[in-house]
Amino acid sequence: MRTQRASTTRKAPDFDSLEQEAFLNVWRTYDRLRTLEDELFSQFELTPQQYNVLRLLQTVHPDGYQTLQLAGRLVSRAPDITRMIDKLAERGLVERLRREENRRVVEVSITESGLALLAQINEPLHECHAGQLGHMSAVDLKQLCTLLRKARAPHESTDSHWQ
Amino acid sequence: MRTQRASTTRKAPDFDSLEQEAFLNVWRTYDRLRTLEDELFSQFELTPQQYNVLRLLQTVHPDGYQTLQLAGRLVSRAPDITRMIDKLAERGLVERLRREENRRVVEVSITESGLALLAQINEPLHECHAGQLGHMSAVDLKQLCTLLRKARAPHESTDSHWQ
DNA sequence: TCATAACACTTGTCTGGACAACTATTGTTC
DNA sequence: GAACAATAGTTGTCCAGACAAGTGTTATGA
Repeated sequence: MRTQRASTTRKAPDFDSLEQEAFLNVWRTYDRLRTLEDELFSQFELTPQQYNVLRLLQTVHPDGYQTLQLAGRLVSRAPDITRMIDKLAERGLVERLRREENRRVVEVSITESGLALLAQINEPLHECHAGQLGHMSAVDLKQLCTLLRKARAPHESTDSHWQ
Repeated sequence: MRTQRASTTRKAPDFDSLEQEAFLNVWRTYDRLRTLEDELFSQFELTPQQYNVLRLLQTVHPDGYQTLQLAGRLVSRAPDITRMIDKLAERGLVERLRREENRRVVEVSITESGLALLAQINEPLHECHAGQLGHMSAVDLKQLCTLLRKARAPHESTDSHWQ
């Protein structure tokens, strides 16, 4: 069972290239930080994506977003945005509206109940964020953001809201 | 529909805190870079996790890993490691061995066929990594790795192979 | 004005990941 | 040395995400 390797204190798997190492670091970091958020959101029976929908809708309340506009603003692409909204709508957290002017589009907006849930999440989430990255200095965090933006820049479409 | 907001060229969603902004940047960057890898791996009918299993097994070939040891070394935690191995074993890419000394443990090792597949993937994957992050300088990449390691450090167990 | 295309979702179906409960094997303790 | 606990996987079940095909609505062009 390759005990000699297990006994050496290797710090990380072998990498084929610096690019691969960087990507695996992004992945691993995402996974670790995500785990912390998941614990929080699951208490409110929300997925991170659902929370993001509510957060986005809050910024435009009392207006709404068209369903696909909303999908375009999420962090991960969401092909099943319809069913995600379904679930939020079933719980009364969002509302759908089909206007007579254009019956193709569906406008989604957050309800008072949804706003109340966000308010309830706000404080513990803030603590969660502090727990995730509160040990980093503001300078480090800004630099991390800058580098990450630079890393994905070629892979963002020009009209992306992630720049 | 909040057209005034849609018309302003906002670069990113509002953030509640620097910590939140950093995490969303990690998430978004992961998502963008992952998309590129997914395209590649799907050509070989592998998930990134499956590829990682093969890569890990290659480093110890011709020895193997115990099933749960393997799970501990993956990037994302994998509660269904058994079924993941099932699929790789069905395709003849890995082998399982239950030794008489301890019939509880199952040793997993990569086959010649698995090694051949890795060899086949090697070159296009290298190109993929270059496409993902080749536009970044070595200095930037190293600093990114350093910051990411620092970011998740408190969330890695001391015996984690991710340090 | 009627056919066609474009738009904006919606639905069907499948696969992978999450969590919990279960089985088989080995170690420990009185 | 039988009972219990610990170890190492395995299986059952459910839910979210991925992809493709389908539906209803509006715009366009001969």
